[in-house]
Amino acid sequence: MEETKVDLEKAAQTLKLLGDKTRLTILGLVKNHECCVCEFVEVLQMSQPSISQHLRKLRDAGLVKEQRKGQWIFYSLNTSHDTYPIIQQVLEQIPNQKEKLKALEEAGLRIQCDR
Amino acid sequence: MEETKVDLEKAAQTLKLLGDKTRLTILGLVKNHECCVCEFVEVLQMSQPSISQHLRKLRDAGLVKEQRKGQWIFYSLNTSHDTYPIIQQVLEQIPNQKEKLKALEEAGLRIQCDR
DNA sequence: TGCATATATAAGTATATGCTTATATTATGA
DNA sequence: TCATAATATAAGCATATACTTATATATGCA
Repeated sequence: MEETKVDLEKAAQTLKLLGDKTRLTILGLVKNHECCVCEFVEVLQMSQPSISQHLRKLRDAGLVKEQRKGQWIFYSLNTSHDTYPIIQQVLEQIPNQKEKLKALEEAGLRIQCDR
Repeated sequence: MEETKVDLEKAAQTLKLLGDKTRLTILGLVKNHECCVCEFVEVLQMSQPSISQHLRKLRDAGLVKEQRKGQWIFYSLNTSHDTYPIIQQVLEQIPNQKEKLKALEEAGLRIQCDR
């Protein structure tokens, strides 16, 4: 009668990664569509190495997948991760980050990498 | 048409606190009923100061409420916290911690403070 | 009043975290 | 094949975190 639960230790590990404004925003962005590193840099206004390091943590934990497309590397949410149900629920409770990308585009600010 | 969302910064702050095995277990315990410090010590098998310090973080952030009852101080979930929706969702995804308390009792292991 | 119990706080310490700057890697295109 | 763009990695550093041990505070009871 119980739905499947996420192991508490794994849950804590994932929540620790979600417990950072930068990473939470990144996940909010890839919730909708895959993004390349330069987009995160642009939206979050942070240095490229800093973004890369956050992405590495998320990837090492398996929360996001990466896929190279030529010059760019695109990140997307790994929906088959054990703790995905938690991530999904959390992301539903925070404001949609898609707006941030849209706002950028509408302001005519070109995203560094030409997509 | 949007449900109320939790501010991303506040969400991250709460998730950081949830991102620790000890604190996540504590919240899982107080989800059902209020608990006193000695119960956490017993269930988690950690030192009393360590537990107290975790509880202080949770209380400072407003995630739990404390209520003194004579010699004991009982902690309970603060269901009116801004980020409560997140906590609630997360706790639904992890195994019920109530079992741990039950197991203790059934094993005949007395909880330190007499309730 | 004085001792025991429950809890909090303080100080110290080892490790983790998140940035920075500098440099390496990989792919594109002239 | 060389320059440039996109990204990753490394090293260094300041700050945060989660314990430990020692001590303080508050309540209950003889």
